[in-house]
Amino acid sequence: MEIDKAYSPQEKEEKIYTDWQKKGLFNPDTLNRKGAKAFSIVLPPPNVTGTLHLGHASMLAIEDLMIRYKRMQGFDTLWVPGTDHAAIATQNVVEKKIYNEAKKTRHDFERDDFLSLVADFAEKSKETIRNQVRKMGSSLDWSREAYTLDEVRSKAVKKVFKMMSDDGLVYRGYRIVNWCPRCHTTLADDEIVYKETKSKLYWIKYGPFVLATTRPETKLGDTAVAVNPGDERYKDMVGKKYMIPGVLGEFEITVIADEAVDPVFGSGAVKVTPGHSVVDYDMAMRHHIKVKKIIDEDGRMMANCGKYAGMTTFEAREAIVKDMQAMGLIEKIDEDYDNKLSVCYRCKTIVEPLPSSQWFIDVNKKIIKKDNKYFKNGASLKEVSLKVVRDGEIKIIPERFEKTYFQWMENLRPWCISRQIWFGHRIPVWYKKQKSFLVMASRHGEAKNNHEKLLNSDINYRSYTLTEKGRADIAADAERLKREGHKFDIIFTSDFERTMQTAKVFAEAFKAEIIPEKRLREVGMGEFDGQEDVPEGPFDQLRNNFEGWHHNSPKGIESFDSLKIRVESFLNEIKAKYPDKKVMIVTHGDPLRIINGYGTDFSDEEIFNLGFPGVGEQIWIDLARKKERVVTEEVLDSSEWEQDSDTLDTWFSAGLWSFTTLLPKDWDGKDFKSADMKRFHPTTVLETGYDIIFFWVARMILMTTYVLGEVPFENVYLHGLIRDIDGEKMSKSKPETSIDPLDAGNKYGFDAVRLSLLIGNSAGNDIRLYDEKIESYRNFVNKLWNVARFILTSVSDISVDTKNLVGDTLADKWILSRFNTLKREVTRLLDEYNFSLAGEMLRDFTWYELADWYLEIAKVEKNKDAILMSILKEVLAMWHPFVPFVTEAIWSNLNQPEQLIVSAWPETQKDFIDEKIEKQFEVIKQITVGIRNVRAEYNIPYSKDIEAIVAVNSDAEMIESNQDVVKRITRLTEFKVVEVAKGTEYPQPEGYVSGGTFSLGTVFVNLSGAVDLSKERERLQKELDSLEKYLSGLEKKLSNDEYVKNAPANIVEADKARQLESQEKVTSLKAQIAELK
RNA sequence: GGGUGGCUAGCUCAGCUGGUUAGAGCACUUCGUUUACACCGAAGGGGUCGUAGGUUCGAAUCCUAUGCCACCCACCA
Repeated sequence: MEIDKAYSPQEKEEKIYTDWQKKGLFNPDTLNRKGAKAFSIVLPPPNVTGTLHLGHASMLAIEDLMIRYKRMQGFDTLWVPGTDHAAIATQNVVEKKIYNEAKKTRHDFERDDFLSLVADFAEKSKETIRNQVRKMGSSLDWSREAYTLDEVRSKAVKKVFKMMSDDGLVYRGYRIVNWCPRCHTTLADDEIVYKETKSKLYWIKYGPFVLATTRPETKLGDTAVAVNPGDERYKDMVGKKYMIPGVLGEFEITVIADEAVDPVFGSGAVKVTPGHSVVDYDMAMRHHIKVKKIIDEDGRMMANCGKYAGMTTFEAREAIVKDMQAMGLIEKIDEDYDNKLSVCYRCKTIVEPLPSSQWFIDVNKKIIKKDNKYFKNGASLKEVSLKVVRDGEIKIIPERFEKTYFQWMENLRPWCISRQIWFGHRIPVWYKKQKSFLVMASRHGEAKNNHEKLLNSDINYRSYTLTEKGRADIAADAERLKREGHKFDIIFTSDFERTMQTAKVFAEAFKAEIIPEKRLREVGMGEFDGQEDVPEGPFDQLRNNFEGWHHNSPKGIESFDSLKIRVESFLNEIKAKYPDKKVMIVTHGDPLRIINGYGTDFSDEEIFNLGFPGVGEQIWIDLARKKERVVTEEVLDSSEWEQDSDTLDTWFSAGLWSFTTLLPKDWDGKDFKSADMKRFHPTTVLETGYDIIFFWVARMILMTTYVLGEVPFENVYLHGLIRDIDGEKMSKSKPETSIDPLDAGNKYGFDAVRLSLLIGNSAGNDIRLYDEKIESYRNFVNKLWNVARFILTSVSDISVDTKNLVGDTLADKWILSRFNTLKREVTRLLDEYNFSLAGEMLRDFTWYELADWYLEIAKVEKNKDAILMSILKEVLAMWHPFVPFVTEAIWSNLNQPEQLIVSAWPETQKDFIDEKIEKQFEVIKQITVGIRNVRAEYNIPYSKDIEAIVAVNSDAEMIESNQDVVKRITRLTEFKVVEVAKGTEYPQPEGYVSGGTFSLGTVFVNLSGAVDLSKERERLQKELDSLEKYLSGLEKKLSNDEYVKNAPANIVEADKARQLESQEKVTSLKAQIAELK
């Protein structure tokens, strides 16, 4: 048989892969193992942003190893390929590209035109990725390839969004979000990274306070000052309002007490900017403080910032600090303050928190889903996600990451899922188009009850007229409005006297019709009606306790819910009935809150926090901002409806990956059921990098348990990062240490790249990779090739029956024992996900036992065809999951009925495992090494024949029967075995030197007189010294009664045996040294 | 501030449910073209297992402190 001397991967790999794929061996349907136990993995889809890196290569190697192993074990095995559209990331890449190539931005294109550019780019990336993935040898079932943005996945996304919307889990809200001014979109909490920076800390004079801030420009959005509730210094100030001097004049703040404030830091007082700080926003919510937005989506100061409007936040900061200094408002400035800036994880731009209307998933809302085992009795997404891992339904490897997972999941906030980018799944929500319908709402003028500070809401009990001032103010307002050119046809007014009178003044000015409307009446004040109206009086206290007032009616006060229903029903009605009229509304304070919040995405509490205009003030509201909204999977008539322009966070679709990949190509979108789903879901293992445990793993668990009532996977195997030789992340800026898997594979073969990523790589730990490492595995692959080459060229019949093996010689029995131990151990290690150790054991066996010893012996002992062929076949099988190409290449020479990829995983034959045989072989090895030692020490080339004598006190026969082996390996002309009685020494023959003492005796090598006595003495003495040291340690240990008493018997026995053996060796060595004198 | 991982031979890493004289690869030294392989073979040098305590008959392995290095999380203005 002609076999190449060296293995050249470049010639073989591609052909082998194509052949596997052509025969459909990656496809479980071709293998037809339905009914067998399933083993499935879905490939973590690489982003279509470009090409693969070593992280991908590592992922592919590990997953392919698992899949091939299980396939060989007869499992119904599926590995699904796919790619991820990676919304922001991909859009960024394409934006950069069009900017570099044509200096254009996406806004120079129509949305659809831009999207088709991105789609083209994505298609090209996919093709590149596919080719790279194939090169790695990945046995993926390409017939099931998926893409997070293809038709099936789009249908699934819409369906899940609708489900969640129906369950009230997805909602639109006006909240503070993380905003990237560069990407022009929101970011999820975990899409933010922190950057250590030095910045200035400004100590500013702030009314009665002095406080520190890194962002003086946000002072324009301040609405409160917060202190710690336990802080005695500010105790009396809590709850009070103060006027604070600022660069745009005075403004009002409320002092609040909140645990979030650290009394020890700075002055213990914090300015609160709820519009532009997540922490401040939360505090504002807790204390019903107004949110004031002053920075827009471009990171510029808004129109409400006076002369600073239009500046970037940085420009504004400088300008404001300058102005504050001029006003004497800056106490001091600390330079070099350590600060952590939040930046966008994609583009590293500083993130600006700002309030914005977005879609969220409520992870804390308890829902009941009867058809879902996890939600049957009511649970939140968060609770279920925690439970399935706590209960062990999902096992994370390595286990320590479970802790990380719990910690993150427990602290999970509402998940913002809308993104203001174009590429991605467009949010399946449609809004009814409608004409703008601007109405003015006015509070009545000052009435007598206002003047006398009395509460009044019971029209039947008492009703108050306007004061003179009230009338005059309204008349002036009417004049002003007229001057400004406003017209009104109808005035709807609350039927209280003060509102009716106000309406009349307006009606006369505008010649408008008055329609009294009960639904616009003041909020019912219950038992407080008629009482004194003081700020923070009993009525205010009850109403301002929103939780208590929201749904309930304490002391007869009309609830917020009731107020909202009647006012909104009125607004809805006029919007429908009077679309062509100019409408004015005259009403009271609390109903104005509702009008203020009408059609916004504010929560009830936030609407309440909006407050209302003062007596005699007006607001303008476009009633069209409240739109009819449907969540639907359908495409609606675009003349009547328009779709939400936002897209979904890429992790929304990625979160569904474990099961959407198992839907058929022609899925009807009805329910999440399919043959594959039944057969392969939950998937067996999710293998991915620990860096995306939050982004992806957690989200898949959250989404899948909700949608299916199943976990997405039973096991999570997390691999580490691949680092360069210096332990740093590989990057394009360090090309000298950065390795491209393709280049490395083309140079050393992809088997070698795989091995370098598998051996030495344990779960959850980072590994370093560099050329020398890959090279050493290339060398191993070549060694394996040559092992096969030797066996194939030396056996007389490669088709020899390997079923019933019989070991004739000691070496045969030894290798069979070792090999079966190996099979047992490797199988166990692979089952325990310890791929690295399994690979190491395989390598050690292949190289240091099979090649170094057994094959050498096979050159002497003949008739080993069956054993050699059997071991070759099974060794190849065990290596196959690690190095599929070279093993299949060798296999093709073996005249086998089927490909190695689908052949059976070797069974361990325990009967062959024999410790006694292994011990005996150790003796032969020791004799051999002893003789080789002498050759090395005395520089005797192998071309020069020598003689040796072995003196033993037992097993002489065994040694004698192996003498041919020893003779050949060590090149002896003569090998004599002498048996001496135990306790007596064999006198060192003249002209011989000791090759070392071993467990049974001593080996002597004939130097034909050329013995260097002093050298020999030195060598023996050295051996004796170390041995005596060892022995004295042993003796000390054994003379310790505690040890003998406490240690397990077998341990003590073993030590005793060692002691005995060492004593014999010492005696023998001493005798030899004595002989030399 | 909380948490996790690492610290073992010159380098990269195994070993760590406590019990052979602590291993491998690379590098190094010496020798070698013995009919599979120089992408090879033989032999060898090299480590008080970060430090300090403790538990134990016995610790690289368990516990407690602690020092570096790396990473993750968190609302210190």
